[in-house]
Amino acid sequence: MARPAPSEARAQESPHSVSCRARDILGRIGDKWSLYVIFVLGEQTLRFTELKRGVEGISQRMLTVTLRGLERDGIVSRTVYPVVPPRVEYSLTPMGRTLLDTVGTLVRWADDHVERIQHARTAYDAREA
Amino acid sequence: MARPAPSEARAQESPHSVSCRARDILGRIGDKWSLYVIFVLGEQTLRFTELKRGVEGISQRMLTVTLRGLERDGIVSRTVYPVVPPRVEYSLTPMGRTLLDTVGTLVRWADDHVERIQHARTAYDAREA
DNA sequence: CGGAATCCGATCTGATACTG
DNA sequence: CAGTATCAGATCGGATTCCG
Repeated sequence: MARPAPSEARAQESPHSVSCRARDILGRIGDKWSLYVIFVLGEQTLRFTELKRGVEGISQRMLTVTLRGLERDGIVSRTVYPVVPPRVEYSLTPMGRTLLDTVGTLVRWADDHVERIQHARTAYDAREA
Repeated sequence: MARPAPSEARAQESPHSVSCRARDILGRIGDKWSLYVIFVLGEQTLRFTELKRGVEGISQRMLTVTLRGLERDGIVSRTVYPVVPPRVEYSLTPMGRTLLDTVGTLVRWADDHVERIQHARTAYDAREA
């Protein structure tokens, strides 16, 4: 398993350059629903419907799409049990679990700053009007 | 300055619930370009054009839109100097700076996992085809 | 239960042109 | 320099329907 030499090289050529492929990945994991799904999943293993209940406000379509994307990127693993009715379980892969701390921090940041940001928005909008 | 009691309450009712307003905020800061702009800005103060050069691949329009959003949310501050030609400087607000560690970690994670994710995608697509 | 497929309005985004 | 305005193509995302 090639563990590529991390951000050392990048850090030397330019202090803050990001490859366009990294941007692509940021787009995926930065997605509102992806963050939310990773956060809710945590260390657990959940079925589709359980996830849907956990990720409040997500539509079935978006949950499907989001999970497919995360699975494709190797962040979420999907296990299908060949029974009737179908049983499908989702959990984070080891790689996905390495995101957990950061995502948790981000989600908690958002939650902790709801009021201040709401306030900032109101102030900004008032200034514009 | 009201420093609202953080995630304690939330953590007790349900282990992983996120308010819909927090989701809204996640949507903003999780945005690919927002993350990127925050990352590039860092502790610096940069002009519009400098930012545009730093955030590789962003269009002028998206930089404008992104900055407006971040400014509205109180994450970025915008200073206009009434000179000709115009001079506008952007920097993170104190609140924005509290995001820096997390955003940096996320961006570096993406950068460090480009290869593995690319590989996972190829494997996934091959399985499907 | 866990989707896939389709439709369709809403939103996003790049390109281009113009401006104080 | 630092935008705004506008338009057209692309994408998103919810609602609905159907299926093994």
